[in-house]
Amino acid sequence: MEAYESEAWDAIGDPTRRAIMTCLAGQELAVGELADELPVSRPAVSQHLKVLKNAGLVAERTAGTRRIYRLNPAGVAALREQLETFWNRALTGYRKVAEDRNSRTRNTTDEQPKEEE
Amino acid sequence: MEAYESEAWDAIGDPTRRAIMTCLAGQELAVGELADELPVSRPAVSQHLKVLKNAGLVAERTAGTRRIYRLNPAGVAALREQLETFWNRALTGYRKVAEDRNSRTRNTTDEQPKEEE
DNA sequence: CCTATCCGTAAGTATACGCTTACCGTTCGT
DNA sequence: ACGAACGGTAAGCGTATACTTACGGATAGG
Repeated sequence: MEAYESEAWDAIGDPTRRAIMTCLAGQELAVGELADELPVSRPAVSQHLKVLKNAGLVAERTAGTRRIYRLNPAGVAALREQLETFWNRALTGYRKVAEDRNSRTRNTTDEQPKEEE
Repeated sequence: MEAYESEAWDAIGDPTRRAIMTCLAGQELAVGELADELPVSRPAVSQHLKVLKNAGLVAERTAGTRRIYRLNPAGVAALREQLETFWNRALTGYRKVAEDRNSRTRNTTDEQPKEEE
């Protein structure tokens, strides 16, 4: 999270927007189709798509009256790279902590990782 | 975003929490130290740390009156894996779209990826 | 031209959320 | 025992946000 004020990270902080991205990961979809798959109104989907588009995570094309949305791979790749950078940095920091803790008493709570799924 | 209702993804949707994680990626820190580095009050930091802890992204140990927080590598790794899975899936979907579009007329808007940093 | 479909956007609303100050329990040093 | 430092939590507050309905422009078919 180097760019911790990043629009894209803000964007995926919302569960409905993550759901939209999950739908689009499978295939491109029109707004109405997305709305059919989600428990929110179509205008809500439009608003979310606008956020995602502004964050560079999705792109659109028009087909008649329809707007077809798809993921923007570059945007998703950027997220991935940022998380990777962060992860590498965290590993370095973690090793440092482990070394420090080899030489002193500690009182540790909540050591167990909490699984996300 | 397979687990799109995931607490951890919700958690990092907030810029202050991302900032906290960035600080902790460098080294473990006490609450007060974190508060010194961020433009929010110490109780605000506590509240954010609680969210991060419940999401499995940080862990704590006590040292006297101090609570020292650090990143939880397992939690961060889980995010990374989920994003990786999502990315692979998106790539598959993207290839499918590219194939579909080779055989039909399209009208594309906003094709350019928007850089995050 | 008329009608239907699609979808962006405006406006409104409820509420979640991120912030603050205040309080109080815990720990430690004197 | 007392005071200082630390930090969790309660309570309050302002506002951003995610939702809704309504409106209207664009497109396409008859």
